Amino acid sequence: MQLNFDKITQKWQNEWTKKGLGNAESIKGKKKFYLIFAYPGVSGFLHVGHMRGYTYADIITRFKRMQGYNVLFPAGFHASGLPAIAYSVKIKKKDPATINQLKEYGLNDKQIQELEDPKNTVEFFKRIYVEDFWKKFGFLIDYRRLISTIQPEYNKFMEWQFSKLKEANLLVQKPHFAPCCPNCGPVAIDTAETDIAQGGTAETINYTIIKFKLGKRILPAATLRPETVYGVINMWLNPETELVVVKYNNEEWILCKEAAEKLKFQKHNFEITSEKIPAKSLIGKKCINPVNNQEVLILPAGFVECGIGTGVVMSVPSHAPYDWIALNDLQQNPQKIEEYKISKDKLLKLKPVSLIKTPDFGEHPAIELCKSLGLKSQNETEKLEEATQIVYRKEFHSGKLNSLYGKNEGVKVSDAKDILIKEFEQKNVAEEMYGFSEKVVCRCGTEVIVKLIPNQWFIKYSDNELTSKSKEQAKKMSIWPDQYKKELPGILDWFNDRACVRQGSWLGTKFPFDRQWVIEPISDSTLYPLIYILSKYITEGKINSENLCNEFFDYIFLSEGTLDAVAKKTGLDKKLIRQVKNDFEYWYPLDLNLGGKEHKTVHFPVFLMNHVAVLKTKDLPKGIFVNWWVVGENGKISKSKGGAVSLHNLAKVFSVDALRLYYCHIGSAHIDIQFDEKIAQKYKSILQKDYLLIEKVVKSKKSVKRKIIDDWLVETLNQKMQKAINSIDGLNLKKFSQEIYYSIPEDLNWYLKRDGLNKKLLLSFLEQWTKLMMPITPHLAEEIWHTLLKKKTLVSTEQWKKINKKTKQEVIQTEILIKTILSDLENIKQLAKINKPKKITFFVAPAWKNEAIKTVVAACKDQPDFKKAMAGWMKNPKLKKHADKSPKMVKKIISDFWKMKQFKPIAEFEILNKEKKFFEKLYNTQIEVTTASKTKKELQTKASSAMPMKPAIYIE
RNA sequence: GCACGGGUAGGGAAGCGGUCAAACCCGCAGGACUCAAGAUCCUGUCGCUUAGUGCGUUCAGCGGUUCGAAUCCGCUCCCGUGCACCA
Repeated sequence: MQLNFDKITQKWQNEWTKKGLGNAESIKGKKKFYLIFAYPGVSGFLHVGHMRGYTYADIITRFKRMQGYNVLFPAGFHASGLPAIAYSVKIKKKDPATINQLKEYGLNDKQIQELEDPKNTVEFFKRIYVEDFWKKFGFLIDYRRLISTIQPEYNKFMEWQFSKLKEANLLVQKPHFAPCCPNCGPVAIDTAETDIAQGGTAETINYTIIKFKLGKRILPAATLRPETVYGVINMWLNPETELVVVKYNNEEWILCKEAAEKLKFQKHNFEITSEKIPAKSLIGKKCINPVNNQEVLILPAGFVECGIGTGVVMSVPSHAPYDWIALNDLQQNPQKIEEYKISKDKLLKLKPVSLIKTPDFGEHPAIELCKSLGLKSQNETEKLEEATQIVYRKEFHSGKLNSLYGKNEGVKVSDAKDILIKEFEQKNVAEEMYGFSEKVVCRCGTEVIVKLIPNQWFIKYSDNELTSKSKEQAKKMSIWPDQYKKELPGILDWFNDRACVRQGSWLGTKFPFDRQWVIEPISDSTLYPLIYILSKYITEGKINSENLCNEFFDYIFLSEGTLDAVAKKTGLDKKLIRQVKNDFEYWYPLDLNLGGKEHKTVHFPVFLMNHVAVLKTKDLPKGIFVNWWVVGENGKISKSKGGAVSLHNLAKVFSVDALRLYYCHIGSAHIDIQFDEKIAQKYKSILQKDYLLIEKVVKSKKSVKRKIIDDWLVETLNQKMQKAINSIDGLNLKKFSQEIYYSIPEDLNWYLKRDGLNKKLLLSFLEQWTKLMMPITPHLAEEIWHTLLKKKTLVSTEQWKKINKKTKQEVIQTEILIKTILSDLENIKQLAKINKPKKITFFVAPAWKNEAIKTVVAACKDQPDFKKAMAGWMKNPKLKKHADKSPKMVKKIISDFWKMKQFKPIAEFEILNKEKKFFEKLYNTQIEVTTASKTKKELQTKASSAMPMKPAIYIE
């Protein structure tokens, strides 16, 4: 019979919802477990990747419930920031992929149009996440506690958090450079291009401007390698461009117009005048290198682009491939500069100056490399870029400054850069400039620039005390995987101050100390486990934003202030306030925060640090679980790229339980997995098979008691279940699922094969097994529990009873013996091509071989040692007469020393005699069991190969 | 640039100092069942060898630590990931 997964999934989900299984209340004295997952940004349909982590969360909480914990498993929505806005923009622009997805989901044009308002988008997806994803996957979330980061109550909560940070002196103001559209304000640059039309992969580049003197004016050259300024032998300008004059403080700069427009946003008192100068007119003139006061000739070069840097380039041919190629080009073709009236002599006199010693190169790395790569023309940009990279990297890592640097001689380039920049800035010959590695265009079509924000607010994550306290807490926490636990302290050290507010029309909480700013989405989602404590009361209407104020939060979360004062200020009933406070004290600290690997360097560190900054030590979080992704063939699956609605279909086709099992079993939680439908299908059939197996057992009418195999079943299953429990206790879901869905049914099948059929025993075993299936495949487990085992309760609310049994090793050994013999028999049958044996003889190893193993192991003590083993053998009177066999046997035992150490002899002869019937029935033939020593001469050799736990076998 | 991770059978993936030729899943091959296909079950799947065995070679490469290393350390070669106003 085919199981109707769809039907049972719905049936049990309805049942759980009806009974409110996810709802959590504090219960005095009962042990608790509080888990959250990093809530999703509200910006589109969820996909198989999101569901992976959420599913782990549900599995863990279900298991904890079974272990008798009172579990709080809430969820919320991260609505602040850009995503919802970006989504609405897509609707407005009628983006076909987005519209189609929504149509496919069943929305009509009017409903789609409503999503042009980001607030509606948030509401729309909130409902979808709950109804179509979380509930459909069987999650027992406390749905009364749902809250989003743009609700007014959350805003109040944020205001409190930031007031706490301010009190702790962790909010600071300083200048900041950030991407910005001159039209629309601040923009985000990210690879998904949520906020921009082009340039998602752009990186911010920090140039240094060196101010070359051109008469009374300044020719500002932008460079990434200010340390090479000592080796400048000429300047480059693109002769086709027109330069502008800029008044900046008391100076006058000459540079490209484009560059000036950009710099305007980064400098104060930066005024572009109407005076224009054709670049051509400067070529052939000389300017002065401000660092060493040498004269430098200005030359023409086609590779100079106005969009990059200032459009003025300093030339260091010894260390820059572009410069060398361009210079070489001119020197070989002096006629090119005839029109500029530069003497050929002067041009040819220009010689590269070497500055940096690098082990892998000679005096002029750029020249060497250009020659070896066969570079000739300025147009070979790709190769030139590559060469530039190579020289830069080599010199940066292994290069040292030479004698031209005077007191800085011998300094490593990697260190020299910062030292020299500082020196130059002090002498007022250098300035900073920011740019992008590629063109970035805003959604409005304007080019994005880097803008100076003079008074940006930061959260001071660099604070020493905060960092060290956070590291201390991290040390105490349980963190999965281990690797991340090791990484985290380093990340906390490295984590720098973070700009925590922005200006612009983004969703989020207004910054309480300056309402023009909006709190940025990473900073507003660090303490949210706290809000779930009261979100229930918010949903129920007992608390609303007007009741909330800093004093309230202080009282609840920090035990500051008095009940009376808080009641007066908030207008809330004292009983209610006390209840919220009790809830907090009951549920806190948070036991586990679960999130994807993308959170490793951003969310988790700030989550921890904000807790440390605000809460008392006893309330700090206790655990972090990081799960990796489900990737498509081309890497990460993203919400925006569709494929999300299909998750419904996946659940329908493969069943939710199979997907849940898939997530657990396909690999550890801490590797990326590639979704494979074929394999998902297999998991469905595994579940089907397990169901049928149980059905078969339950429906069998007979009941037989067979001590030997009954004992084994009890033993082995207890062992397996204990192993499974241990696995999930350590949050090793892969191992857990393997025990439950593969190993245990295998044992059950073996029991049946061995003619075990003790109904009472089986039923109690099935009961235990079904309980253990509940966390991963809850729908199937309920169905088995109810339909096959005829239970009236819900397995989701069952408790796990600890098994306190000592294992009887002998029972296990017996079955290992039988299994060994069976597989040997099959082997022999195949190799000897005997289909229907007439008679089978088992030769059990003689007792002295047991003695031999014991003696050898004892003689060796803790390490295999041939000499000691031989000596031990000879000392044992029982073994002396078998001395002729000693070398071979000792060698064998030694080679298997660690296995043999575990060896415990069992009564093989008696056991096999008892089990004769089993083999006789299986092979339909006569079985004889004998000892190896008591046999006919012609079989002696065969019989003598018998070893303990491995009888010799003869088939006729 | 900064910081991490990984290279294990045809593919995926466990193992993270001795019980490892390596769980488990997929694929492939053979067999059973079946009119047939599918499903299911059994067997095999590094090489040679064999009536159940034995031997050899192995966990990217090279060195080291150890009685003992896929597992720890160092170097080399590949591959991948995260990085702050994106969440």
